[in-house]
Amino acid sequence: MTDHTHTHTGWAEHARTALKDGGYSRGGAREAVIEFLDRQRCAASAQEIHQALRDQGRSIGIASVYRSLDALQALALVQRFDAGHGEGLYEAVAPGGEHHHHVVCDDCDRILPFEDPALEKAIDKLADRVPYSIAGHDVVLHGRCPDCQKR
Amino acid sequence: MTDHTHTHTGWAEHARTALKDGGYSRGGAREAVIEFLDRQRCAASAQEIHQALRDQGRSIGIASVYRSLDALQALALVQRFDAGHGEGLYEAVAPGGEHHHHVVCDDCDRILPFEDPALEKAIDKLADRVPYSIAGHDVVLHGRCPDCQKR
DNA sequence: GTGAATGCAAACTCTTTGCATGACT
DNA sequence: AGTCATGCAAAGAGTTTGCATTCAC
Repeated sequence: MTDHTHTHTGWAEHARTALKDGGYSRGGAREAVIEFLDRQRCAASAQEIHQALRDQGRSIGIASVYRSLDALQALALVQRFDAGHGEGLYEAVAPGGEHHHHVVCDDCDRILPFEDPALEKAIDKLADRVPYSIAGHDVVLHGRCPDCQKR
Repeated sequence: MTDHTHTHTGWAEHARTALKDGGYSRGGAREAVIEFLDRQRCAASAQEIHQALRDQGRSIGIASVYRSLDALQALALVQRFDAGHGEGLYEAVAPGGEHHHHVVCDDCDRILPFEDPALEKAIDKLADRVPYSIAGHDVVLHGRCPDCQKR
């Protein structure tokens, strides 16, 4: 088995299939959002996605970006989280379920992803002890990035 | 030593002192926000605080609520985090630094706080391995609360 | 041809800012 | 008295909704 852990190889196909199975029909805007997210390493805001697609020459409405993200989120194909500046961030969820978390710089808002098995394990154990049925989780570390520390 | 772990006993005083030391002068709105947060078990949004204070008869501007929260946050007396619905949530930070995290119901937005030493330990270790200097962290678990599971 | 997806614009919500008034020291 | 906090109103930013049009099947 090849190592797909850190790429989205196959995610776009996975997403298209899941959408079809979910009763959605295809459209240009949603396809563009899927392709964007598939290329994207880490999280992006709806506004960023919108801007990137427009820069790319496609005239897409911001509403379609939000609606596409909503659909993808409803099928657990993307995960939404918040890093503290008022906008939601979205990123593709690997078919296998592997995921990472984020460190965000309080000064410049730069985001760095990280993985940590020990953290995942602690959260999994925790999930059993809580009265809610847990569907997911986010961990956000706040601090200052190397560049901002120099100032 | 008495167990103050789960109460804010003394937080209001602590906050007033820290503000004074920080060069802030006192005012009615900020005092009202402090008293509200001191009574509050868990997180509240600025809008909720504003509404509660108005219901209580005080005519306070929403801007003052935000400004009070900003001041308290600047002195690390309150912590702001985000649970996924577009509004920021604020809660008092115990003088000792103990803190908890949150499980949020994706259906009804109900929030439940929890503590978990193992989780804290995992995050502390992690903080050393990351190139940012870490100032804090949030963990949010998503799922469905007992009530919403019944439907 | 039918129903879903899209783009645009307007509406909404949360948050911030400007400014004149009022309160604290 | 002088400074800082406050309230209100207006401005900004992100997100959602209504509706006519276009596109997928």
